[in-house]
Amino acid sequence: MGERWWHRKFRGCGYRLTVPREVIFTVLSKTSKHLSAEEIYIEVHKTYPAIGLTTIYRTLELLVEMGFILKFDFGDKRARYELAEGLQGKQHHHHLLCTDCGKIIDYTDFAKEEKELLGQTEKGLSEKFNFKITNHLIQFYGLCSKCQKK
Amino acid sequence: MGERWWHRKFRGCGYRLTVPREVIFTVLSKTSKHLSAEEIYIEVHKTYPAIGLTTIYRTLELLVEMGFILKFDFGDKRARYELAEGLQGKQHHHHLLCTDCGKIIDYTDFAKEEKELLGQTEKGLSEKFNFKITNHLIQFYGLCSKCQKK
DNA sequence: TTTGATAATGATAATCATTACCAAAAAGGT
DNA sequence: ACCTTTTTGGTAATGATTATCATTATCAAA
Repeated sequence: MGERWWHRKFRGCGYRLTVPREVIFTVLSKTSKHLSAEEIYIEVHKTYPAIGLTTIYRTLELLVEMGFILKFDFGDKRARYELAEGLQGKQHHHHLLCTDCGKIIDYTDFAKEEKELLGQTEKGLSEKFNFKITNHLIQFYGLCSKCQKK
Repeated sequence: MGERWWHRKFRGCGYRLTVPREVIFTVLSKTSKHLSAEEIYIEVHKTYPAIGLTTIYRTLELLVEMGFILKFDFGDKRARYELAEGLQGKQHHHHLLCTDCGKIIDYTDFAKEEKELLGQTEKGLSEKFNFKITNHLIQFYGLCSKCQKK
């Protein structure tokens, strides 16, 4: 799949390809951080100063809707975004959050055990409450090594 | 433990007992819902019309800090609160959220499997990343039976 | 290539939950 | 009852996100 595979998907959904969208997508593709809308704005602004914050928000919403990126809430009052699984080799993972300094660690371990639990849980909950489960959220909170020493 | 056990704990921490605090705590004790600050405000207002929204927020923060209640974010832009585990027979549970109508279901099932996974995961993460894990969040999202039919 | 319908943009104002501020009122030890 | 300290509640401020709307850009068709 070439560099422009997402262009096709974009077009296929009837959306237009624009410079802002290109740049925003690129920024998210090249970082391993969990950027907020404002951080993305600042980053995009470097190569495309005409960008407006509104466009950032709108584009992020669009990218989420299309499944290119994921939106998270890590409890710091602003949404954060990262590339979806499958893109740029991103694997399914969860987050480990330091409640002191805000550090975020992605971890992909325990996938097997987790999958098992999720399978059981989703099945059980579906039956018991007649819920159709589409998604889940798992996060761990604690203190990173640096903050433990303080 | 009598009805006033928490009065002692309150006093013990150097906090004063006030009518607003009493009323707010009572509201949270008597509901099984996941109320937002504003909903609590409205409820408290019925029996104590002089209440101020600021006091609601302050008291909730205090109750969270003291461990009487838990604060949650269910993705609807406002914090929601519920009585902590152990109070009024509340058990440790997680939430099942309907992404369509916002319905929230508490479930206590799968505690064993979950506990196992959490134990393993927390241990593994602690070792690998030298993180001291203090808390976790697990939520499932999906469609409730009513919303599936639409 | 130019055109034209339509979608996208960006500056600005509006929202809305939550906080900060501060003077007035309440709590609780004396 | 008094006095010191905490608590309260009205109001304004904050800060992320959304709505509005005139201007601009995209792209299929001529």
